[in-house]
Amino acid sequence: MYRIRPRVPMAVVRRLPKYYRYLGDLMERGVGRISSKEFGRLLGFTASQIRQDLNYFGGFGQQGYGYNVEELREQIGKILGLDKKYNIIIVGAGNLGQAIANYTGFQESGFALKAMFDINPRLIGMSIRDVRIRDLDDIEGFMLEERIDIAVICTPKEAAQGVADRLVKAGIRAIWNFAPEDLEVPEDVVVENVHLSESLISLAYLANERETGGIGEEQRAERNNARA
Amino acid sequence: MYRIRPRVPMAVVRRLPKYYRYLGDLMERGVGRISSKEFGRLLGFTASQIRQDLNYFGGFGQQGYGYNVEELREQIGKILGLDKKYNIIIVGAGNLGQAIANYTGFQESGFALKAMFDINPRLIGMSIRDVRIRDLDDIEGFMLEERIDIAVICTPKEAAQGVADRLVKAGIRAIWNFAPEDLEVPEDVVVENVHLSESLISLAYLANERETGGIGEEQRAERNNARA
DNA sequence: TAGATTGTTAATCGATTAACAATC
DNA sequence: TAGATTGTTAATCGATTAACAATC
Repeated sequence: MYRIRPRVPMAVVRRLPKYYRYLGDLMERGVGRISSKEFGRLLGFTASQIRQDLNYFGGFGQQGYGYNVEELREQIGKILGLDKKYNIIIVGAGNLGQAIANYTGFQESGFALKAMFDINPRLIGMSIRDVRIRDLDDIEGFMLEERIDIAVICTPKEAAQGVADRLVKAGIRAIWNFAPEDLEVPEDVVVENVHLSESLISLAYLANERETGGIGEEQRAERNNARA
Repeated sequence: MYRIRPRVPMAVVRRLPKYYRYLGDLMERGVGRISSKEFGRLLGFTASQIRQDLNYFGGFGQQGYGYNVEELREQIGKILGLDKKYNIIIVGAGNLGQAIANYTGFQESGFALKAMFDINPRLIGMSIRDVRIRDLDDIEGFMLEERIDIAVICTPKEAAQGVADRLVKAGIRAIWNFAPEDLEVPEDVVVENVHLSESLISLAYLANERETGGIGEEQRAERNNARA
């Protein structure tokens, strides 16, 4: 009764979609069952970690047998909410917004694009895969008519927070943010950031680190001595 | 001499670009100096964490004063390798590849797009922002002529590993991968994955968790009892 | 100088890995 | 049954936070 709810660690949440994807691959390859050991080898995780992760949600395996691939996939799908349908809109119909709109993979996973919004008159009225680009000013009205679960922000940095504010006011609960800006939203609204330039910059760093051996003990010692 | 090189934790590497971005914002706003406490409030981190992170690379602050914004930004830029120029190519000139090619933010940070590659004859020969889309079969020749630091993979899932293999053979050291596939590469090649659908699925999960209160103790207990 | 704030060590917290009894 | 593999508890590892002497 008074036990504390075991919040699922973010690290686990991040791994679940990967489990789901690999289980899909296994199914396609006709693999019917898999042990945590094999699955771990495939994913590059320890068997322990996989069992531990799954254990947050319950026991899906069978001693001496392992996991039924199809069943585990379905269960993880349910946990992730992939048994539901999501209506999404894209705000900002520039290159990135259009690229996301054109990506059909999401639709297949249950994410249905309902509309796009922009302020550019040259874009408004166009359609991408039968989805109309509308005037941003119509967004509040649109959201009254349609239940929208997720809004994707693909605007320039400067416009992002303003758009977020309007979305929040219109009742959005989840934002997928591609603008290089950290959005301020009420705590009951979830924001998932895709900060592409931060990702690219990390990559550059890691590539340099690999090449130069990183800031090794020598350089570090030198730097520290310089201060001493 | 025999001390072990203090590898910079990945968590720190991920935060550095954010520091860099915020310091840029502060500069634009004309802020000359900042304490770890203020900076932490801005970023949503603890002051301790910021000081600890910076300490992996040396001491950039001054007791009683804090950090000089411009100087710290420059130092972090250097650590990240943003004082260097990077030549990049994009493989896969579909919607996503084109969107990335059109994004000018990278160019400004020192990432210069040198070429794009595709197998689609309708795309080959086109140009995006003066960068030609070439036949994928010319990629090896091209990489002999130009020093390419980073390759961006925007192909469909099925083509990604094959492209990665060719890039590796041609001497690439860093891959920015947008295909929903985990690439196998030699360990001296760095891969940064941007798995968009995993990101979207996590968002859906988090939104559901927020709404339903997640898998709470009640459901969990029930599930466990069901097995008992 | 006195106050502020760093750099850095120690304490805490959380996540990963190991171990193993339970059991299919 | 014997072997395999789970679910789960305990041990380890790493990352974050707290504390504080050093010092600008």
